[in-house]
Amino acid sequence: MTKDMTPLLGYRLKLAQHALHRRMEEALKPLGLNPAQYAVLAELNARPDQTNADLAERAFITPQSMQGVLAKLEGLRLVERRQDVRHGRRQLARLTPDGYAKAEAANAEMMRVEEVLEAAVHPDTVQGAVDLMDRLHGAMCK
Amino acid sequence: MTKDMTPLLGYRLKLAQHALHRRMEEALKPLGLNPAQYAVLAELNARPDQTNADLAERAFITPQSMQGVLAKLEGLRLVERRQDVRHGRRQLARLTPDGYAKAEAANAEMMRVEEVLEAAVHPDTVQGAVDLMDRLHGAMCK
DNA sequence: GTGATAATATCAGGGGCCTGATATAATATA
DNA sequence: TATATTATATCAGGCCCCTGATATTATCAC
Repeated sequence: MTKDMTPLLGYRLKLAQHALHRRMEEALKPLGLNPAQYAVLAELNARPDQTNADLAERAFITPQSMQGVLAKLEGLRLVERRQDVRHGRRQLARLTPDGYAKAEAANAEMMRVEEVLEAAVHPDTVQGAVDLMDRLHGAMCK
Repeated sequence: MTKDMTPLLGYRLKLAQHALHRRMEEALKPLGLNPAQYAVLAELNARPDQTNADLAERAFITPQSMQGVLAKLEGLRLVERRQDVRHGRRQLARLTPDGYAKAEAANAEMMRVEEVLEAAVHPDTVQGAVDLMDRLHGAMCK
């Protein structure tokens, strides 16, 4: 008979991320956003005028999926897309004033979640935890 | 302007789990399984005769979602469900012989992934990494 | 310059998980 | 016993992300 999976590291990693995702969803719900939408707003806040393809790559989803996210955010008037003047195909996305306000509000909520997460690393250090995550990520990507 | 999110622990946690999930998907693909289906087979291998509700709770998905997973596994003749003789509503799921063989094969693949993951914790210990994940999980569930 | 290749956006369809609603059987309670 | 509550299964519809396919524009190779 196969051994019980619950003590395994991969299982715990999944559990922790799942709980984080739920927590983020709950925190963003009052703002009318989901984690993917928040990620786009935060990214455009940090680096305006990115293409759909750029945003998809940074968010680790396909351009087709990001297309849907951007279309939704455009419909909510949080993001606007304008033709790149020097490129007939590219459309550069940026935050509207409403989008900027929403991004700031959402970021405050996400920072609160991050603080709770970082507090839980004790007695490890945040840097130690970050390094560990990076090693796990690297091992799974090789 | 909002700070860049990439150095944050939550972001790294998401990345690591995402990579693990992809790795599991790839390893299971030749067997015709996805991670959710594997989780059910492994669970039924460890503890046969569970209800849809039991399995859903252990897998952290809704009974409605598990219903779809079980229906699929039944269609593949990897799982069978029988009426609980002492309970008119419950249906107890168990592995078929094919399901058992598939569970064993999948488990071997998953163990290989787990080994790669655990090797990456160095210079930390596996137990230290597991404990960290548990603390992060606990902090996100409170 | 012309044709091949790559980049970009976007449509169509599918899979997995979700919420809401419903039906049925077991269990608790009056 | 009769009724209310709980547990279980399951249908319907929606959201998010996926793959595949297509159109259009840039860019590269010759």
